[in-house]
Amino acid sequence: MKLLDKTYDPSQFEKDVYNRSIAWFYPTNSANGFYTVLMPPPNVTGSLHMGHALTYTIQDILIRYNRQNGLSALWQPGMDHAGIATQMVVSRELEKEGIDVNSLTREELIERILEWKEQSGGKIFDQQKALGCSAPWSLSRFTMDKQFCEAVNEAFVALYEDNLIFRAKRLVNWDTKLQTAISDLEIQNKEEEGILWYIKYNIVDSSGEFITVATTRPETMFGDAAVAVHPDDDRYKNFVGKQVIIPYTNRKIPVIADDYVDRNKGSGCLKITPAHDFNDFIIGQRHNLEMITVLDVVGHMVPEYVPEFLKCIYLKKARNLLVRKLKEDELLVKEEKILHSVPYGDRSGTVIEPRLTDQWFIETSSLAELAIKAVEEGQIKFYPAKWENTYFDWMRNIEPWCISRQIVWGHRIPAWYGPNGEVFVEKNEDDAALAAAKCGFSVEQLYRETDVLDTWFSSALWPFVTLGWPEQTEKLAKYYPTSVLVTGFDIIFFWVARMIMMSQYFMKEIPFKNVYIHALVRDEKGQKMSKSKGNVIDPLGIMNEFGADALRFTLAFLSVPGRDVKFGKEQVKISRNFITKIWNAARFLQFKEIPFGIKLSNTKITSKLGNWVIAKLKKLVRDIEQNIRDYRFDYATRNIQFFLRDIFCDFFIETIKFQDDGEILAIAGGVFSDFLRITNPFLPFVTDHLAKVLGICDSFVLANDGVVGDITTSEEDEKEVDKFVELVHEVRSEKQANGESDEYTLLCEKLKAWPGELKNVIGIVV
RNA sequence: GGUUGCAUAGCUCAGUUGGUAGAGCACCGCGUUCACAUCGCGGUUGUCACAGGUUCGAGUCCUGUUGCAACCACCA
Repeated sequence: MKLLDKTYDPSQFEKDVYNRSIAWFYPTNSANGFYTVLMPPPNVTGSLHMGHALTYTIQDILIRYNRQNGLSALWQPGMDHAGIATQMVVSRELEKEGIDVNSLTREELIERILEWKEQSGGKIFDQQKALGCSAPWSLSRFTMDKQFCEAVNEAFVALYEDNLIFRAKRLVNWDTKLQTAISDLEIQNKEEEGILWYIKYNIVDSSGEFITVATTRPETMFGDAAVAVHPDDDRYKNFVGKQVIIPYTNRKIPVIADDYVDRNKGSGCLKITPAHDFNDFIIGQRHNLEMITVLDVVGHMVPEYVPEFLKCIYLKKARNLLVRKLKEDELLVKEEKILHSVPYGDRSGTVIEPRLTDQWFIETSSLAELAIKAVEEGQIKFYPAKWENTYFDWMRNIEPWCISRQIVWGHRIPAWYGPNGEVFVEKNEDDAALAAAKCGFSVEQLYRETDVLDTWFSSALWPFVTLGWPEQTEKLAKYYPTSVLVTGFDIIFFWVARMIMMSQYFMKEIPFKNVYIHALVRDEKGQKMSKSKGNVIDPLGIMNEFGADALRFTLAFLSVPGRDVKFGKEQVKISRNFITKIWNAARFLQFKEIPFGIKLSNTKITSKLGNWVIAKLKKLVRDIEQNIRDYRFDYATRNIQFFLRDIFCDFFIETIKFQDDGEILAIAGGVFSDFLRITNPFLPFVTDHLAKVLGICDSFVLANDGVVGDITTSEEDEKEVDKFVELVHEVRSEKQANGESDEYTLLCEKLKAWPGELKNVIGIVV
């Protein structure tokens, strides 16, 4: 037998252990049931960060545990094309190379992205493997692979034909840097200091009177369609029905009354800019006002509505110029510093401008209704349950989902337009041509929609498309619905909610039974990790320094539900030390030439110590089972530590030094073998390595059969040894406090007189 | 403005149905006897944020207050 190295050095064996077991990560055919986890697909551009490490560790524990217990376990891996994020990254790379992205055609840019994906995409797979993720890698799916694209089209057309997808001119969040619409969720509001400008609008009559409007975005005034006042506001009542003139233009707009206006805000007069403000849009519709767009796609002032000196100028610059001019002309009544929140695009970091554009939307209200019901009725359960509130809150106030993006990297919307704007939504070009022909158009007259779908549209289909949908595959029948979705709270809306809606629609069944929401990983001070703060801890560095098992154990240990994970190196060190403890226990047993892996199930256990340690092991098994079922990985790791340290090492192994008959040695070997097996989902590398070196088995990946089995232990013996252990502590304590006092001698006598074999281990006291 | 959390030892946190406050780190003392100094043995450490209430009994349940955090909404 090969002897274990004196020191625990994970770098010596982790790779080998992984490669040895990689073939067993596939779902088995013969099974007592199915267990499925969808691996949230990382971005193609992604590399492993601590948040990934946490979520994958948890999922891997679940998968390994259930696979080990005889279920056919599928951990569905894959990658997400991550439309905007990826296109941004690649554009930046191209710019570094001196290539002007805007000079590339759509096809050229897509080709560049694909090239880029080939060289650097999938890097994260290797990192996941280093962490020990036991996924069947060859079953990986990509949201842009051929079959996935077909499924996306299929889904799109079905929703369209059911009138759940519609195209409309609506106000959307416009990102002037990326030049695309984005959804509400992709916006981050930031509290900022700004200026509220009070501007004079002269009344159109000879009175010389004026009305004052207040705005933080004065440049939008050229898109104003009215000024609104409260119907009961005595200050302005007389102006209702009159007209005002927008400065520097000859455009006249009416003063209207609308009770949306808050008399105490600003000047009490509200400029209405329907094409550049969400509330104004609604008021505009109510009063049938003109919708005037004054900003183009990049945020330049549109020439036809603005005065000469602002034409085609970027909005921020235009704002400054305009304010200066207003000041000069004494049209500015006052400037007021205010604190207000400003919407930023979460990807681009630029200020989001509401703009009126043609976009595609999903009408979500009916879908949401079913999705709410599924959680209300308990078909889907959130862990911790408090997230259900968050889910309900969003779902009950859901708005149509803008799914079109004006970028090139993504699923191109399967819609074709006829010469007069006729719309043909079909799965493919041939069908579109056919449909067009019926209306009397030729193929040449059609042009295809250039917009692509929001990345989250395809992500929403992930639970069933990865399993083969729209084909009714065997895989789908077996592994859908999935068992649990493990993810962070930050994507409950983006992903979880939408998967539920889409799955119910297309599969007529929920996508997963449980949703386990884990914490966010922060640094040890509780700060969010971010590149700009420079407090990012790289999981790869941690794994190199302490081993993957130590990282996994730490993350599981720290994942207390409802509390953020404060991650520090110190904790990893503690985990590493604990694993070293396991290692040294193994070394000791090896040194004692203990037999491992002997079936104890049929043996009669006669010793009290044997009964005791086996009872404790069985408790460990039960505790781990319960805690995994409850997603209490923090408890489970504590159970493991307690057993190994307090039970196995501190007491049981010590007794072997004084009492080493064949039975107790066999029990030691058996218990330790089972301990390794049970902890394999948490510590796959070191446990499998020890299994191999100690000659227990090649790997615990598929080992569902314990050595100890169902031995019934004597509860009496267990309690008696517990008492004995307690006495040992008392004796040691007394000696420490008062030396070899009378009390100490008395306690020692008590130990020596203990009935049965326990008295033999008296040496343990000192 | 709305919602949801959190507040326990110097630090990081457990404390599952109410029943003598726990762990790890840190700290102090002892220790290299057949694994382990990446260690062992022993020890010290608390107005359980504050104020009320329910109860025989509250860290735990209820109400309020304060502080912190996150999310959503609004933003003239």
